[in-house]
Amino acid sequence: MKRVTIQDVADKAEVSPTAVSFAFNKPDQLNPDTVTRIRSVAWDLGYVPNPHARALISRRTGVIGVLVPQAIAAIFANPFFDQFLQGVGRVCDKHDMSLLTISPVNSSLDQALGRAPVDGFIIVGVNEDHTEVAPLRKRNVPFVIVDGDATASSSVNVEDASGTYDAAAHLLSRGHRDILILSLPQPEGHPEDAQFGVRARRLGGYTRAFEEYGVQCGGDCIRSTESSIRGGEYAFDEAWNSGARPSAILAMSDVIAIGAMRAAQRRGLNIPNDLEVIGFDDIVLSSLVQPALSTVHQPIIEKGVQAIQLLVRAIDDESVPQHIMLKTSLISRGSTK
Amino acid sequence: MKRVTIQDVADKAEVSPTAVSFAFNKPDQLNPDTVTRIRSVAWDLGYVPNPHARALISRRTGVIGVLVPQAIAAIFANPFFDQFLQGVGRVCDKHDMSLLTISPVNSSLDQALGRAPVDGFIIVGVNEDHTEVAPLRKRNVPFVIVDGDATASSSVNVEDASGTYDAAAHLLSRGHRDILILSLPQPEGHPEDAQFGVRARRLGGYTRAFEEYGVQCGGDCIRSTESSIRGGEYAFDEAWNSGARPSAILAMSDVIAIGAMRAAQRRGLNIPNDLEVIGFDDIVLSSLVQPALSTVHQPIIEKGVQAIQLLVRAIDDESVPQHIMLKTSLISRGSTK
DNA sequence: TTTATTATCTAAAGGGTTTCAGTAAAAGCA
DNA sequence: TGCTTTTACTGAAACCCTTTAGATAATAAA
Repeated sequence: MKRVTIQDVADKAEVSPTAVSFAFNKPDQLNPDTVTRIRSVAWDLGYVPNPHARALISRRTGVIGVLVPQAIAAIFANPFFDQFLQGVGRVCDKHDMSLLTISPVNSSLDQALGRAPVDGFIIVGVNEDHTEVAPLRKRNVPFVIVDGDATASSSVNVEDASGTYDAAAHLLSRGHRDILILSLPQPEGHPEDAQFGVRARRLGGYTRAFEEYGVQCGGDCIRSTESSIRGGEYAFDEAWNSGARPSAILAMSDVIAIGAMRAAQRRGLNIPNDLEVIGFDDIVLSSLVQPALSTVHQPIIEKGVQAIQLLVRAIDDESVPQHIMLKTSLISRGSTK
Repeated sequence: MKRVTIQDVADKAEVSPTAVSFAFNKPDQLNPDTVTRIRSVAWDLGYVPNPHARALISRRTGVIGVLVPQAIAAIFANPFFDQFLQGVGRVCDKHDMSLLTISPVNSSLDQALGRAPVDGFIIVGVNEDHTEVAPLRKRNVPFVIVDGDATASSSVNVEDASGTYDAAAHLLSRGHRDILILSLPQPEGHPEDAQFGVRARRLGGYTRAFEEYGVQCGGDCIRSTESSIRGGEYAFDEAWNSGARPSAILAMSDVIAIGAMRAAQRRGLNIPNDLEVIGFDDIVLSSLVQPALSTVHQPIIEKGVQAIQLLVRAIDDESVPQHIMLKTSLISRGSTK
């Protein structure tokens, strides 16, 4: 059982392969009758152009790659990414493109980027000058950086630092002095990212507020954990078990915050009376939990939309890199007083 | 700015293109020194094999296509699919494959399937004999049907009918006689699917229970709506506005159920005292809402895992089609008494 | 010394499509 | 009638890689 090729159609329709190609792609180059004949033969034979061959020459696949430095399963388990992809998907739908989720977990980032049959990448949470992203520019694959630093390529970011500053200031101004910070995990293996990236920027906002209010925060008050409900639960339990009795929590993501709330509630704490909690992201879930989570809103869907619009533009013409910065804002709900 | 090809590397390393290929793919065919030399030249030049050319000849891309008859944005907005993709992703991660989300919304299903550069498809919610799926078998692309009827190809399904039967029977046995059924939307445009597919099977379970309990249910008690929280809210409001005052709701998906609960609560109804609700799916969200949603559990992640395992097997060898049927079970939570 | 074997490398043949330059015939024009 | 233009179609090259079947030289075996 062999695949039907353009040659098979050409033979049966008694024309050249070129004519078959024209029949589909440039019908005005051919006699209308011939076009119909070729098309009908193609249909009978069940011919569909080989996407690889087509991509090889036309240099277009209609596929956008989204690369996140996490396992694929973890990506879809993360409400933030589900919403981000929703934004990306919206524009994909409009342009009739598909969306490839790529993970560099097993193979190296480099390999993952090289093997992917895509027209361009959206790279989330990795900086432009990352050792394995840089080679991308050597080839001719356009990409957009999201939640990471970039100058030579386009990027989309949100005001992480001012968002977290607002959150911390909100708690500090109302007298909280014993605040537990639940942080995103340290980007491992790439020390160059440690002082940049989302984690560092958000941390910067917290610490600036702490400094302004003259509040000391040794390493003790910061705990890094996986960005998931489980991660939040775990981190709170760990802190509690080692004697921490915070009056408030600042979490770098909503899922962490929700996990921490759960763990706290399980220990009989009342939120917000015994413990106030502020997250970051404003995922859909945050307004559905009990109590609803106060959080730093970032326009997640918009982030996705902007990223892919930038990318589509970069694919079409070779436009200048743009850097988009989206606003964040503190939203008060039930988890704060 | 041209892309670096295998020829460029060959020239610079003063070997044949074949040698370059061997250096990466079959290093034992070459002198170890040569391998290192070629690799280092390749690295300097920033060479990465063209994925399209590679796919064209090796007939492998390392990409799995997931096709759902919805817009991509809608897929990611649907917690069921997020969880399903999580299952699929788990196995993708293990095999170092990527996951392509394809939507037939603009182009035809046929076109979407034809253009996708994948090794195989997971097709959700469309039957094998669908007019535009059938051609797939003419080509040599393996696929697995999920939530749809199939005989010649592998499939993964859950016991939809017995699940919904249990749910309906649970309510009927406890005296409910005025039950509103909130259904998934009719698959449009393809009348052949109307009497099969998930919707029909789940409906079959409900109606069998209704018949057994001798309860009449005209078309009035069934409302079809989009599977989303909004869809559920809308459907409940519509029913209410046209005079319906059900004592219980059976929803074909959790998001619909959650939407209906919200709309009911907004009208001052107490759940479960004034209105009992049972959903279908058991998404993560269902145990987090207030009250927690009673529902028919289906193993969503497992569904994804099974589907891709079947597909991987079909890609590797040409194994016989298998049909997997997973169990469902009724879970009682706060939305029923 | 001759033959068989191994190590190392290469030429050439695809893989399926599109594009470019061109040909032959038909049509238009004077 | 002779010339140019248009129409309808084709051949060959290009896209870039992998693979198979050898070629060559060096080594081992007879």
